[in-house]
Amino acid sequence: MENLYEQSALRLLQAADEIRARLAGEFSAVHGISVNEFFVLLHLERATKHRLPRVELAKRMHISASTITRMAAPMEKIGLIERHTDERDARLAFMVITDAGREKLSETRATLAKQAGYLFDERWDEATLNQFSTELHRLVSGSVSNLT
Amino acid sequence: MENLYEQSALRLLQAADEIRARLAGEFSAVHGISVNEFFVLLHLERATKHRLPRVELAKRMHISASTITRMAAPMEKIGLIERHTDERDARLAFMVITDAGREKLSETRATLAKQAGYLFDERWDEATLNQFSTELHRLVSGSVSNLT
DNA sequence: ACAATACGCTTGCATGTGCAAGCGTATTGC
DNA sequence: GCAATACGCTTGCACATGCAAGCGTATTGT
Repeated sequence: MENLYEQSALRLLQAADEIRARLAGEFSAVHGISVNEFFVLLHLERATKHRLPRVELAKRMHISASTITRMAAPMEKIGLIERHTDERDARLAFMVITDAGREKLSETRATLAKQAGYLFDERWDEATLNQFSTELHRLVSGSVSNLT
Repeated sequence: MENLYEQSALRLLQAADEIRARLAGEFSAVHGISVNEFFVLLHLERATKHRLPRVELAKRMHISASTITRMAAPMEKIGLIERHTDERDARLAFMVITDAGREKLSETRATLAKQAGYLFDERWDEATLNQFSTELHRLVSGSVSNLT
């Protein structure tokens, strides 16, 4: 591997794949939601007034607006989110996280923390992890998808 | 964000999403292949004898065997890989990278290095990137998917 | 004011993917 | 040696996703 940029990018993609695969299994088995549904809840909770227009959420998640539309239906059905309209602009269909959605999010985040713990704790000490997190933050801080 | 494990995992996933989205666009536009096809070529080139059984490749890429089967057909059609059989075990269908596949891989890796350069160079100095890469290596080193 | 444009959302279609079943080939156990 | 089992691959089905077109609503330009 001759190029440090290439090497780092590949390792980053692989590490993320590993984590995502683990989480997909755990989230599905334990909480009955997908990783993307988890991210929907997370984005909504952190948004102003705990709500976002569909298009804005799509941008933050790097997915298309049609996917958001299609994800919203079942999540509304099981009560994790609600659909609100805007008084000023009838085009907007806000997605709002419900109390049940917050509860689900909280449980799922605990699973995430546990799984991440397994992965990180046995490999890095706290100082390393702190630095790693800070470095990652520089990568995502300018992004619309930044959650942290 | 109260949990450092959670925070790091989220940032890692987001950073990977960003990079993958960029690469998907570039790879498709410039080289006419998907990110997953790129990874197929990469795994094959690094494998012993530049070939792998479908099941083994599936494991390394965290995707199902059926997906491998379906990705193989068009890649054979455009000559990036070939299908070889095993003399000893007729069940095995090796995927082998061709010279054309190596050429495509080489061009695509250059694009990867360039894109990763844009991302990393303006944010980190070389020492930081080196450390980051080393830390990531600890995360993926035990994994079947490890390429680096 | 009103036509033209832009925007947000949804839907039809095409594609990518996983799961489970099926098929053919090796390996194991008796 | 042969039946039972395991393994590798493919295929049918279901589901997720992106793109482009369409619909209704706001905004802009004249």
